[in-house]
Amino acid sequence: MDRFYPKNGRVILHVDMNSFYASVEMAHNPKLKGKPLAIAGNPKERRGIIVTCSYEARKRGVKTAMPLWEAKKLCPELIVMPPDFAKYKKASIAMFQILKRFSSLVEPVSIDEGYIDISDSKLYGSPLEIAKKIQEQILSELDLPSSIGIAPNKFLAKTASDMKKPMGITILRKRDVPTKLWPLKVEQMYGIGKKTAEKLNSIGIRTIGELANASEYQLKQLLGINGIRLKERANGEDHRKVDPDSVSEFKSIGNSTTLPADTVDEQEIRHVFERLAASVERRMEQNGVVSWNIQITIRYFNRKTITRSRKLKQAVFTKEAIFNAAWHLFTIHWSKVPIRLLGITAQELEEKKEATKQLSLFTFEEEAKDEPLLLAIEKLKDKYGSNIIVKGAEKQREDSKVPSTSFQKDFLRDMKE
DNA sequence: TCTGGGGTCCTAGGACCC
DNA sequence: TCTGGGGTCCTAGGACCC
Repeated sequence: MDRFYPKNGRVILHVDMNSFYASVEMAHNPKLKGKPLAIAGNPKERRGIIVTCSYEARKRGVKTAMPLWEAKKLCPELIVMPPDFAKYKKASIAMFQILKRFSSLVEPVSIDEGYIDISDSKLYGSPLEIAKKIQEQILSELDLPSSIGIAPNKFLAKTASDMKKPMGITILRKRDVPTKLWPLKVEQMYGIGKKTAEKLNSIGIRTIGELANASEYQLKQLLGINGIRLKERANGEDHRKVDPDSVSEFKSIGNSTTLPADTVDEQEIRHVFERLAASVERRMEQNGVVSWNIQITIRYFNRKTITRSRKLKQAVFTKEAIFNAAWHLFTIHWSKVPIRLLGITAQELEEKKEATKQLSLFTFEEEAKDEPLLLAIEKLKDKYGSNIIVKGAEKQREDSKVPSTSFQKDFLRDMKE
């Protein structure tokens, strides 16, 4: 019955955890089961929004991204908890461990969903049997519900997992596309949001079927290369591979925060940037990366949001250097308009090892070659904060109490080797 | 009493180089 | 006197997703 895939086709599962944060809290505290539970950004502040909520809360009309006050109005007995990301991360890792029992080709997409390519996992059973085992193991071992889509590619698997929640398993073959997908409105399709739906509607495309059969020329005019891709997806075509490494390499690391109240207080803003720089530093450190481009985000009192970024001559990784880059951008672009939110994002990330090597040669060759070593160290510290190279230099300094020009030359030579 | 925070990918214009 | 065309880098913004 479920052995229907073409001999050379792929079999891909998309596993999607159901109301993940709320379910993890329920697994940790079973008394919460069966109750309307919401995880909200910052329950103590008025600006909190619903991050996730249990199905009991959903029945009452509570939805993701709804402001907390509105959710409470709909459901006064709503239990609200702050997010505990460490707890969710742990559950997430355990969940992906279960997926890896069935194939090494596991690609995490976010904390609570991932793809598995089980094309070569026949010894574990048919695709449907594997999906059932995965769902059962996640439930019995972690007490967490999930939905699984089975399909010949990522797009269809993702679409399928969304069709039955919670605890659903859905098979979506390519030949099912005209009957199962085409009648749906374009905004139901993954990858089409409000704006794209409006654009498509404006040229008379309202269903996924109409998109699947639309003129490529017209779609390209309207949406660029994305139009072509959407048409392919609407026809059930998607050649992307399941890549186990794709998510491990971050492309950016950012932190942002909505302020308790709109502000023009420069001291307060400075402190916020210092805190953001410190948390970006910590997360970069955890991931072993440095950044060549710092971006700040400013959201004004009226929600208008701008970003300003700068490519750096030197990679940064200390909170001091991150702060300096952010603060510089801020001071040259801010014109005293009240601020609601601030953010710092480190972009153009690079693995730390290689970047520090380049940094060491650069700093000593370009900046310190004519300086007495102690002075050079102080200058470098001022400029970049403490970093590996300066620490290394301090070690050397201890050995020879009085740094001399000749010592410095030796040191430089050693550095190059 | 309005609308968080974490990301990815794409586009477009200007600068600059050849 | 008139004024190409391609390629890359940088910056800013937009759309989308969880």
